[in-house]
Amino acid sequence: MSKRTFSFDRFFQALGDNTRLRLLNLMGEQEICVCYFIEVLGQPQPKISRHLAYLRNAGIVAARRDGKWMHYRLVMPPHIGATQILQQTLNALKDEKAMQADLAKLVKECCAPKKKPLLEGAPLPIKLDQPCCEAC
Amino acid sequence: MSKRTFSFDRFFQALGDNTRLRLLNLMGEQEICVCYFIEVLGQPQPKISRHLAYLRNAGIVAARRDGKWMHYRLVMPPHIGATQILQQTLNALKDEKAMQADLAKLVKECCAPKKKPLLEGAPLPIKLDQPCCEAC
DNA sequence: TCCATAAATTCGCTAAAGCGAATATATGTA
DNA sequence: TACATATATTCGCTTTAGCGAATTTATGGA
Repeated sequence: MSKRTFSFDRFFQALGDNTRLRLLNLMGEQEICVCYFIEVLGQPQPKISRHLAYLRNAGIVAARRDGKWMHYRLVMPPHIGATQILQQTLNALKDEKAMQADLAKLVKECCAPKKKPLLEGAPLPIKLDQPCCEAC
Repeated sequence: MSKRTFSFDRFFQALGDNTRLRLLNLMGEQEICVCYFIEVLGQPQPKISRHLAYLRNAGIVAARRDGKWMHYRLVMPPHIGATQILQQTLNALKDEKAMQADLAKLVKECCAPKKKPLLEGAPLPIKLDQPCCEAC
């Protein structure tokens, strides 16, 4: 809970779970609303929330409230070496089939003309303050 | 036990423990005998052995028997992205005070004219088939 | 104020990690 | 063969991680 001082083993523990890696991969460069995580991963909302909390405590992501919605984004850890490792990790994940599929699903969901119920009215992912793709 | 197929989450789990990070750091470029791990880390032998087994199962280190002694060395994981991450990790560890201290202690122990009982007769670390430092 | 919705948290449980103590295995030597 | 040494493994225990189900909190709108 409290902001502990950085340690590599805790850092790697945070990366040592596939659900969390999928979340990090989805955040990539964009800030994303929780509801998209739920929809893309297809997992229960409390589970998603718990893993996001874990990443928040580990200092790897940050949250921003926007009305009812919470947006999450990557933040670089307070350690230069860890930052490089995290970036390289995100890069490596891009080569994974499953991770690519998640990203594809994210684009599909957020660009669909008729949104899924959960996503109706939800704010789109923010990529450098731009729409997340051409269709948006 | 069996050689499972590579996954990033298990890879990071293997890195998510300080004892294991210390072992990896000590291996650096050299192949090292278990007795040196015990001496340098100052931890019980079964604990060291268990963590080495963990790393072996994770495909990050390999063992070689040499008479009574077992030597461990790093091996790169069967995934190019993971290999890069591991190398970057080893690099980052070099900047850590505690890791530097371990390495200093290793050099001190293996170059001491009068060896600790446990180390007496033990084969020196092998760094590219060379002695581990000028004194050796 | 009351309700609906998005997200976070709590609870009870199961599984896995990590540990010290004890024991087993493998090798070399007398 | 018997023993000593280096290392690995097993056992029993405690702690921690992860999960589904239920509940709570925060916000916006009627």
